[in-house]
Amino acid sequence: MPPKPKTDAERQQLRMLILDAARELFAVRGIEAVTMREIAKKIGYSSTAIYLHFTDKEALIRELCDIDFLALASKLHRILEIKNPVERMMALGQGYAEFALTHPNHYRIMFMSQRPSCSPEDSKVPHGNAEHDAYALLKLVVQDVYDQGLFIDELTDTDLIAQTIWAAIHGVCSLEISLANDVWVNWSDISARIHLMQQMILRGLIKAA
Amino acid sequence: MPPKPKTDAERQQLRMLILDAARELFAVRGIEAVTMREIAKKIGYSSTAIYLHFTDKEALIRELCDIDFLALASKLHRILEIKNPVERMMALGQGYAEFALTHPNHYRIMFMSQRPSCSPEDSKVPHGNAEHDAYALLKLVVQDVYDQGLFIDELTDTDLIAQTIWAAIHGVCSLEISLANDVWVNWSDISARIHLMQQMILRGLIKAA
DNA sequence: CCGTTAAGTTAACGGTGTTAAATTAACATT
DNA sequence: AATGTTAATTTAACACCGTTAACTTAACGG
Repeated sequence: MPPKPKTDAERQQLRMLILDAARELFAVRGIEAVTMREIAKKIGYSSTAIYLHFTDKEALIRELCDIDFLALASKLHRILEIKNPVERMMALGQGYAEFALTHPNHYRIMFMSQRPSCSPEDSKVPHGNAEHDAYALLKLVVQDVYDQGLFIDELTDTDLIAQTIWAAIHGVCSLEISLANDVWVNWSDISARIHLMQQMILRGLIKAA
Repeated sequence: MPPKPKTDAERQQLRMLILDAARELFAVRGIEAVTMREIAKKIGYSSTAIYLHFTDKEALIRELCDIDFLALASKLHRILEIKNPVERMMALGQGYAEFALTHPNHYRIMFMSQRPSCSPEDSKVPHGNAEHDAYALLKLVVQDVYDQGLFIDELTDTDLIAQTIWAAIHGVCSLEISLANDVWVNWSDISARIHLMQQMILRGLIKAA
């Protein structure tokens, strides 16, 4: 009803309203199942109004994704308080898994679907900064362990190490998210699976004490 | 054009024609991007003809999925020729990864998307049979290693072990499939990542020689 | 007070999965 | 041989999707 030149703050507020509504719907029912019309109805606008603030559904999703990446990095950043480098590395895995399993639908969007490879500059997440980039944080933590000579001697590529640790934890989480309801497999308790994976990382990569 | 009471063989043949067309399109462009009309056009039928053989798109996908599950199990079954149980376990991981990376779009459907939890009886894949059920095969292989006392002593739950090994390999593969094109991460070579994961499994779960 | 313009809505387009109705052709029966 | 039945298939249509074009509304600057 009220068309008026809006201030930037007002526009930003509406953007947030849309993002919040979309986030909630996505989180509950998954990304593909939610329609633009639904998001709009939830906030009392027509569906086309969304297009005044986001170029398309993909852009809306990507923006939500960026926010989630920042939230993840922010949550994980706290583990830097832990001084022991190996303990800290384990805490990082634990925190990551918690995030994944607490927000499975977000996690699915973030790490389980092929995004159309957005170029790094059009993302709002600062690249390489450990405070806002979870992968950079992981590399930092891995590098610390490496610098103290705690990895077994064959391991010299910290990128490779980081990616393997990531894959290990991601494997547990993504399998849980995708197939937890699958009756095919007699699933062990998820926390036991995470714990064993952590032990495997420890024994598999770290020198024996 | 030709309506005639078809024999069961003819009907089965058309089913296969549909399945093959769908498989090829799915494999190339991914599951969501392919439409029923497209599949139909590829085989020279109208789209609605498909519905005479499959109740809906989901059923078509699920049937393809079942075929892929059998193909995977069949491929992996050969590793039973390897006599050394640990070597065999490693070969299983390697074969699994090969399958995943050779058929990424199939793998995505099989293990990276929440299927509407089909009950076990309406799947064509025989449950628990190592020849046709890849998870059963994995459990068998793990059990053999366990029976020979080769896992570290803390490990007693073979389901948990199997699921952790699965998660480890799945983590590498699914991350590759979803994010290989992501410029965010400076990805190491995929075969190096698989190899390190295998080493981690070995060192992490198997008793030192 | 009126034009301009931003914000928003309604109507519409092309596309999707899917269903209902109509069509076609082979068979069985009279 | 003509007819009715029935299975296989197609055409037409529905409801819904993301998205765009055209239109409406209301606030502001001159």
